[in-house]
Amino acid sequence: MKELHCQILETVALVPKGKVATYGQIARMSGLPKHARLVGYVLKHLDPKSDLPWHRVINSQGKISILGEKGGINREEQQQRLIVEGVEVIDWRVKLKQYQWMP
DNA sequence: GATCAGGCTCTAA
DNA sequence: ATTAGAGCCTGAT
Repeated sequence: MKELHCQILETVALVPKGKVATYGQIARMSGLPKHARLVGYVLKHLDPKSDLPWHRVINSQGKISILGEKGGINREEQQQRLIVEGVEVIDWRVKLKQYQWMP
């Protein structure tokens, strides 16, 4: 596993249940300020059997950015999981003001 | 190496 | 609120 990936995954794993974080935020907290896109890449290719809360990671507008789905990951899944955890998801959007994780 | 594409972010219109 | 363009970096061909 590459270092960058690990750092990102570790940070993602820290997001508490019932809260969400943005890609940029994750990147910054991982010590990788300019790698918001890499975060997306890593999550996209993440092994499904890993129990990381990838669904708690969304873009800066509070939206779920997934368009198509390939290999066991899709927006419905993400939305569903968030709702189950008590996060309101309306029209693929979340109220960041209320649910964003602020450590 | 060079090139291309990507779950992004910021600013401006 | 939405869209468009530019910036930034890594992973895959």
